[in-house]
Amino acid sequence: MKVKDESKRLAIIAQTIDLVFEKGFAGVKMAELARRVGVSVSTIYVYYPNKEQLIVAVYEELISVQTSRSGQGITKDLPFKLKLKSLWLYWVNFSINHEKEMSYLHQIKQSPYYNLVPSEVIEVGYSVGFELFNLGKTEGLLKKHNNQIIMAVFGSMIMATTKLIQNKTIKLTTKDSDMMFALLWDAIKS
Amino acid sequence: MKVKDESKRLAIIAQTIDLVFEKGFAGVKMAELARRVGVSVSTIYVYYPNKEQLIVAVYEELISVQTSRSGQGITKDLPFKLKLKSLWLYWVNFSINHEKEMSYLHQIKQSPYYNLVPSEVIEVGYSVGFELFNLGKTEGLLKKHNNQIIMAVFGSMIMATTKLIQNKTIKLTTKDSDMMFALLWDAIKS
Amino acid sequence: MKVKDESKRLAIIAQTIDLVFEKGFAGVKMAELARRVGVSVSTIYVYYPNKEQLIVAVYEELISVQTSRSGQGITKDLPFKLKLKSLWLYWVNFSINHEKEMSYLHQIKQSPYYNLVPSEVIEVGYSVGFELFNLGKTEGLLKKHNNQIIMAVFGSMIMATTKLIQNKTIKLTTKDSDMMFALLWDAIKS
Amino acid sequence: MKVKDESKRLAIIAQTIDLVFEKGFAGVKMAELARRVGVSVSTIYVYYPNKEQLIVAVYEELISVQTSRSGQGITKDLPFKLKLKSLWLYWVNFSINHEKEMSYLHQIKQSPYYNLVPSEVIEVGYSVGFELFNLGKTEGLLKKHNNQIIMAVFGSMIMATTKLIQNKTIKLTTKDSDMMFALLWDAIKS
DNA sequence: CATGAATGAGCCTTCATTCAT
DNA sequence: TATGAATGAAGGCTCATTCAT
Repeated sequence: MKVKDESKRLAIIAQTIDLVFEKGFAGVKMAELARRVGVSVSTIYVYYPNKEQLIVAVYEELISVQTSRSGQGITKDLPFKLKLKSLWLYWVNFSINHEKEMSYLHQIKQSPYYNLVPSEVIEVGYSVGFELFNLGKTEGLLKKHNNQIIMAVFGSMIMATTKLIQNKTIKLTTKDSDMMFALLWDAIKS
Repeated sequence: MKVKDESKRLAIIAQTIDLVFEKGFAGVKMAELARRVGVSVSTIYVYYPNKEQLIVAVYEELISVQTSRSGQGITKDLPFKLKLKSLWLYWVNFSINHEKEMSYLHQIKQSPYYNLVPSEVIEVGYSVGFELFNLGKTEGLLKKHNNQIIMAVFGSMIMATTKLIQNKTIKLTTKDSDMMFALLWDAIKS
Repeated sequence: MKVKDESKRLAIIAQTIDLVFEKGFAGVKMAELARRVGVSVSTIYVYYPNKEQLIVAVYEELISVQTSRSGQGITKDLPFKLKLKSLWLYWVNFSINHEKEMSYLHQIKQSPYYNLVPSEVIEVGYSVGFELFNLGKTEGLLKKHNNQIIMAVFGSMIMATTKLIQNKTIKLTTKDSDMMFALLWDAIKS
Repeated sequence: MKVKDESKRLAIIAQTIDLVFEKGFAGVKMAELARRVGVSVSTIYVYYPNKEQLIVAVYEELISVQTSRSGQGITKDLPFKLKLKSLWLYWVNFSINHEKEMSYLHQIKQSPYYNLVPSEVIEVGYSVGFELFNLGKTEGLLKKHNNQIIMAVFGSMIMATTKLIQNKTIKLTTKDSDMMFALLWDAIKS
């Protein structure tokens, strides 16, 4: 007896992400998805019972993968500013290198599919950032604002940087990267 | 001879914005839109030749109205920093008080409809800010970065502030508002 | 009080014929017709109560005009063959010069509108032709077939000639015209 | 896996021809066509991607089937005149016995759909006749006119004959048939 | 008479999903 | 499991006609 083919499942997920990136959720047509995956439409239904559940499943897959990856890359013994930069760089890189996945995560939140997502883990843990901000405040290097506020600035500067790179206004070079980090740093440093 | 009813056009725009907020662009069905406006479907087509152009027209309306309004608060003889704050406040207020319109502006940028927006319209949206940034750089008050970069920071700080207010982390008071603007100012001031 | 404008009525008819020629009956849109005539759609309805009746009215107009024109151009004292050629030429010329009108007459017979035509005069009188054919037979120049048969051949050769001219396969010159008439003559001469 | 049903395709074609005969091209509604065929509307779209292509495909089917059949009766070793008569008879019979198909062929030429027919298809329709005309000219039996011209005469004589039969002026007997063919032959023989 | 707005009925087409092999 | 055929339920849009001035 043949068994469900994991590689086929992954291909369906990958192509769904691509399609959403290119055409949005409304632009995902089961027929085109099947064509891209290289199977028949009916085969998709062997793996997922309907379009809704496919889209939600892709979301859950993304969240779980992403959560496991996060929190890496902050070397212990750096001075605070470099630790922060390290975290910042990690996320900028991630945003750029997983453009399609990020787009999927953003778009689903504005779509009716989001209501179907079970109220499980929705956001990648902020814990790593919060600990770092606390350290910065303890060392007197950061403004003494609420962590939520600093995180908001931190996060939105990452988004701004990502957009500028996607725009081709800046590039992911050390120089541009330093410049953008400087803007963030000036904003939150004490 | 019957005369075209401007209020009808405005109602169509308003209901379109509502529908996009509730269900996204793909969720805008001409039939439901007509029902909400209180006219027949064909009447919609008297005002806009098709769905695409309706959606783009709503966007253009939003941009032009808001752009002209945003420039109004900027009194000539204020010092630069206050002018900038005035523009910033305008958009923070708008984001908070016009959640649906903001949602429309964000969503359209991720949708295929955005490609149909004439580039002049897009530029108009930036014009007020860009002029102000130029002034700031001339007066030596802003970092000499590309306007696109400053705009990205400006915009993302507005988004961050809006989220924090919607989170209830901060409030739309002078104090919190000043604090958030200070973060922006520190980031971009020279 | 203004009175219905005869020139406007004629313009409506003329443009209807043009439109049918270009796009067939299904391609006649009241809106485009109005645009071409240079009046509003509603004005058309002042002159004709609906599309059906407009189309039928145009047909009746064509029939009546055409009937009154027919039967001209056969000089008395020519030898028979030239008389026949004269009649033949008259109709070939007519078909070519009233291409659009002829097209209207042909098309309406294949359309559902034809059922709405009152059972009045439908065909242009054959009498002129029949008399001539009788003369030809009396003089021993034509085959002794039924007039209906000769008329069918006569008529279909006119149609064939017209098509060839419209195709640009031949031209309305003396040479080509003589050649085509020769084909007809060979067919029916005794 | 279900298998595509050739008889369904043929039924669609047959019903399309019927509908065109009854109501013209504009009168072919996909819904009614589906109802007559006994399938759902969407099933029609499984076989033909849209109405336009359906209509053109029916035309192509008619042309190819009839063309190949019309050539079959023409036995190699008949003298030219009999070959020509054979083709002529084929078409007269076809016109009489396949009124609907003939109507389809005539109507499409006056409709905008005709522009969508690939030119190869149009040429195929003429090929059998043209070859025969070439043979006749080679043997010195036909006038040396352009094939287009001879075809026009040939075709219009078939139409004339058909009309006379439908009129009951003549019958589809050997005698009447010979008489009508003689008229054609006299017209085009050298 | 003239007109532009307004509309209802209808049509083509799409597409997620189910059926049958 | 895998698949192509079949379908029902919409959805966008058109257009002849009527309304109101």
